[in-house]
Amino acid sequence: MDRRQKKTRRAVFQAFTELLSEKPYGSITVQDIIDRADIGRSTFYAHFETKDELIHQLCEELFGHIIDTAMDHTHTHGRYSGENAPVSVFCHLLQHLQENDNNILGLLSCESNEIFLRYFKNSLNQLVETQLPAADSDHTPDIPRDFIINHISGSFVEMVLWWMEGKMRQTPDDLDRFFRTVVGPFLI
Amino acid sequence: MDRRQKKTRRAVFQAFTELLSEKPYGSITVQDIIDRADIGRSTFYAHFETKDELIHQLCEELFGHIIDTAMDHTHTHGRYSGENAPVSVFCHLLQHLQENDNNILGLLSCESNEIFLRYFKNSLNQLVETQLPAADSDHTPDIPRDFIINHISGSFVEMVLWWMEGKMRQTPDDLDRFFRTVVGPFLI
DNA sequence: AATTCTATCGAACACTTTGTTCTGTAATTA
DNA sequence: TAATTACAGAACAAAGTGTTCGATAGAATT
Repeated sequence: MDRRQKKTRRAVFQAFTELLSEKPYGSITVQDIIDRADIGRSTFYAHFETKDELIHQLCEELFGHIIDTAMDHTHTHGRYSGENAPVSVFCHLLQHLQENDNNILGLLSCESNEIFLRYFKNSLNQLVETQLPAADSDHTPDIPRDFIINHISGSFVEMVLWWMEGKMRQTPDDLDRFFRTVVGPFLI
Repeated sequence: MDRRQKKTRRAVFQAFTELLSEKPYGSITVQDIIDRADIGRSTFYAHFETKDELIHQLCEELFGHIIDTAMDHTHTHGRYSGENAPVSVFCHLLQHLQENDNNILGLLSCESNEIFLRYFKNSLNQLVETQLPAADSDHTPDIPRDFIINHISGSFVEMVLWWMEGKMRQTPDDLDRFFRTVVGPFLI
């Protein structure tokens, strides 16, 4: 990929995430973005068909990366396995979010976070899928597997949102304990 | 309130909900709304400062009503009380959603549902608050009460979304059973 | 080094949307 | 009946959209 393309792409992503922390998605215009990124109008449209595609590509980059990281952790440390797990993949994920490499939490907490949340949750579904025992356990008689997956990843997302709204006063370890308490029975 | 005002207001809400089922919130223009509602441009702005205020007022009406209904049910039938509850307030709420008085489910499932979801969840928080035992139970040692409330209402919302995405193949009774299984321990 | 691609710039463009302001008209209220 | 209030419809400036074009600079190829 051409250096110039990368540079433009980085500038747009940077400008866009900055703007997202300042005002809601709906009121961010292409004009705002190209002003902030300091690129030409035609250049923007050469890269992105529309504003929606921009946020789409941004999500792919951000969440693709964090889920890859979590998957790696699973392969290294094995599946979530109750109390004696060294560091659960969920705790690891929380730590990663807290370190805030790409300001992901900032994006989740911005006004128009629904797009990010959807990506986040879809990514988590993949992760949870790998964490769940193959067959339905005794804990979930007659309950569809995908309901459980949805419940677990949904609970994780809700927890993260709750965490952020409360100024992130808890440690990832605290949250991991909370999370084990409410959904643990379905993971083990 | 003037008849004419009510009529205009109804027409706008109707047009707006119709449009929401056809395309995402972001691409609905004031022009679309006034064309569909067949009102003058100045009339719209006499009622609503902006499009955001319109959706705000619509949410107030819709979710205010369903939560009032659920609260009534609680006062009549008592709190959620495990297996021997006649019809849990959550089951009752699901039935109400299914009957679809004001096409609430249609709004939740539309592309730009995040605004409705937020209202829905906030309303549920109030409801869950009344359902939860006053003190933390043995099931939730050292876990903040508002975490539990958030977890429960979040799980309910996620369940409803899962229900809709799967074409609502389950009955409210099924869902109520699923719901009891995953969050029941914290409600009883 | 010279040449060919290719990304960007910047300006211009027709078009849509926005929110405001105006006048005349019809419905409601006193 | 008279005064008030809500609406329709038109016009308006301002801002945003998405496209096109020729010029310029950087990258790649020979």
